[in-house]
Amino acid sequence: MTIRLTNSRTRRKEAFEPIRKEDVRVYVCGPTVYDRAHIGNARPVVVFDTLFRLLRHVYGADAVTYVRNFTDVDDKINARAAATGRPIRDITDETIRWYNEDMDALGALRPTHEPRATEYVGAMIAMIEGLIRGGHAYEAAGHVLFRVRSYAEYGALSGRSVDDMIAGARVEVAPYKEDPMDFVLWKPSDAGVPGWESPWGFGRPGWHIECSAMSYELLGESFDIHGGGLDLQFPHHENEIAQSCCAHPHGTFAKVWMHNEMLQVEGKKMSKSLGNFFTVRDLLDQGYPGEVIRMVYLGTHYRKPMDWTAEKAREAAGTLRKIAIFLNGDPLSREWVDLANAKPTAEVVAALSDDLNTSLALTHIRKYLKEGREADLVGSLGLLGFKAEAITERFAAVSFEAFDNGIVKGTTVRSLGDAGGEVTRRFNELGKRLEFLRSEAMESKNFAAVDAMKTQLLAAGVEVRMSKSGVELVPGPGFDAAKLEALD
RNA sequence: GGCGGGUUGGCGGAGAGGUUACGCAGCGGAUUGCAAAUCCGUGAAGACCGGUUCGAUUCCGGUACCCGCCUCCA
Repeated sequence: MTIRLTNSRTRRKEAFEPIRKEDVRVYVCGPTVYDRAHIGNARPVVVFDTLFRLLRHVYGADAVTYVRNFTDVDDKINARAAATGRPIRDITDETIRWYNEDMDALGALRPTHEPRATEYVGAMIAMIEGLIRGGHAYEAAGHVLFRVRSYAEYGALSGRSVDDMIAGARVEVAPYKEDPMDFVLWKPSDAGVPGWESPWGFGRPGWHIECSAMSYELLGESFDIHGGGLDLQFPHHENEIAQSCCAHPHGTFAKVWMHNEMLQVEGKKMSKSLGNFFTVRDLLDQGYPGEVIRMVYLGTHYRKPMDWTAEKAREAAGTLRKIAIFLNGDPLSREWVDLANAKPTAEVVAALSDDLNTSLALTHIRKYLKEGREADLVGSLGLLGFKAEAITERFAAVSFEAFDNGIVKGTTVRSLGDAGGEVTRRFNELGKRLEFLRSEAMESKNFAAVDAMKTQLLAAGVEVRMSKSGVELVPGPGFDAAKLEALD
């Protein structure tokens, strides 16, 4: 299976050939840790998690190294500390913990390494010294600046020329810069702002150098894939390339560059001022399971702008519910399959291998569901980052069934997942009562009591299904156990 | 001002130069105390203008519109 990926550097879809197939190396720019990750932050996490899973599938779990950094030195963090009076380390530690919790909920595997920038300041200083020695950087007014004109390829990734950008006149002008495009590698720190001793005095690194230093330390001067959001393409990635290639001229830095498109909310750019800004935690707290969020993300190809809408979340939840109900179906009614060893199908692997066509992969998933191909479904869901057990627990907590086939009368209670014994007991009780009322109504032709109870159950988010052979209660998307308890 | 991306049926969203995408919604039917669920069936598309071609929604060019980046941003 050949993996094909769109390489931002060449703007083409290319066959992916790792430098060493027993050691595939990926670097993705991670978050600046000063606040909860918003849903835009989560898109690259899910996109590159899917890539990580695909690479592990193709090359072997031990053959892939995935590095995603935490930027824990940044002026936004300093500002947050100043505003709250909290120590920086408290803020960054807490934010990292939150980040991992939230991304875990989305089914993202932890990267192989999650380096913190502050642990690599020494490596950054060493790299900057090398750049100065090579004539690619200079010290001025306590700052160290990268000399953009010293790197002829500058702008190649994002398709810009230095001259055009200066003409655009949207660059920070500073008197100490040789050229307006030059960017900061090191800057001085006052007291009260984090800093480290360096050959240029007490200071802190500029933003871009950390990724160059950490990717070099953990992956070497040449590695396979570098990813991130499209907004990072310029200037961040452009500057990374300039720094790394000038500091390590024998390396190629990243062979393939991948950028995910941005995320919108209900057709608009997500922003605090529009009131459509929310974090992953907000969605989880609102009752959107992580699986739903993940499925919404995977429904749009990573190189297209993605719109988060409530409607998409509703559809994804519906699909996951159907999967849960199917997987919880009567095991006696179908062939036994070895789910523990279920493997993704070739066509799902092929879809992902074609530049991560997750949308097509989900189409295949729906087909397996429709055709009842349990092993293919479970195996393929696994490659996409969905655990079958998690889906069944989340989407089909409890159901009750009573039946009367004319010969035998009885009840069946199915407890699915770990919804708790109390809810199960309650379902059993309510289901039996409904079945009783219904059988009476069938005689008397007066359905008032049945309808009243049904209305209450529906209000509690319970789907009521009545067929000739019985009734079934299934908790729906808006299931509310508290309302169920209040029901009499 | 510079750079990049997009425009597919009511909505979301893919593939393929000629053969059904798929899902949701709709419509018709089966089923149903009513309904839900389920099953069966079904209509509906490719912004606009040119070009290449026997044939393009799919390739090329242009126009329009939309979006993003260029400033912290994923």
